[in-house]
Amino acid sequence: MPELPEVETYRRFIDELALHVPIGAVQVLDAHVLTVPETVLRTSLVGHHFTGSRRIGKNLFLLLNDPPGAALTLHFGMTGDVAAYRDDHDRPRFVRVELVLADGLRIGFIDPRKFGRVGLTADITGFLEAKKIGPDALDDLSLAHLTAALGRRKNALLKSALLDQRLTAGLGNWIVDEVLFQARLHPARRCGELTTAEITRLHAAVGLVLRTAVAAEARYRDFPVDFLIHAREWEDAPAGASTTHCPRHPKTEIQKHYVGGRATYWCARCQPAPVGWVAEEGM
DNA sequence: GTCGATGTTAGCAC
DNA sequence: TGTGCTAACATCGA
Repeated sequence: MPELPEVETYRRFIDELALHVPIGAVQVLDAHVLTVPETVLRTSLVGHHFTGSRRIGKNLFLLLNDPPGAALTLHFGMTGDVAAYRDDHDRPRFVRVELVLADGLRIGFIDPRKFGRVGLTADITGFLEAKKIGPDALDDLSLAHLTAALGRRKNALLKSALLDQRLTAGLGNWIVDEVLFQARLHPARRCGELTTAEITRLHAAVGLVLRTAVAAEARYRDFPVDFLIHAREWEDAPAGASTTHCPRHPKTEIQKHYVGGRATYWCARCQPAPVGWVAEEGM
């Protein structure tokens, strides 16, 4: 479930285990996830070590000691994960790339559906520019930027704009729904018609949701009971949370429709629909 | 066998 | 140029 909070959690996990430990070997179990040739990956990593890490949106960079500025790049796609283990027989299913550290610990890049990517960059700034990645939603999203960016996308659906990594990086499908619920804004609002007060609410909600999720290390079951996430399918809700009803309106069922082509959940009372909006059939 | 899925990107229509 | 929509990617698991 790798959106920003998961990637931040992976970053901290890898930081604790792998920084400054020489890399002894690289095992590629499925080259499909690589964006560089396997031989290049191996020669760039073996005998080197990581000196630090950075996360921008859903992209994770593990900085190499040499050459300066170079980094291993990780993107976790839809199903990526990280694990640490010591032996072949402890290797989880779906490990695609494995780093064997000099102390014997192995770091596995897990990805059942292989939408994730492992690569290298000589220059993180250039990498971000090439991919047009916007400011990080947790660390670097100012109200001024959000206001200007939404103003520029005046006809776009609010949900679609927030999912666009060029506008701000790190928000994924469930987080956008949660942010919109907390900000009490309908996902099909048009960006250009938001008021200053609404954008201010939205900005605060982005911070609230991301800080909460990172503090809980992205474990959904630990999120506050008044979070919409408990109404999504991966049920594991804390006691008192309703699966299908609004946390603030126990009698109101959560809506589920496609908005901008993505499964979207919201409360029709908290998040009033824009004039003229009609749900399409089928959910 | 069918369906949907947390992400990204390309191509097409308006 | 901006935007929405769809398909594709590869695969799992319900």
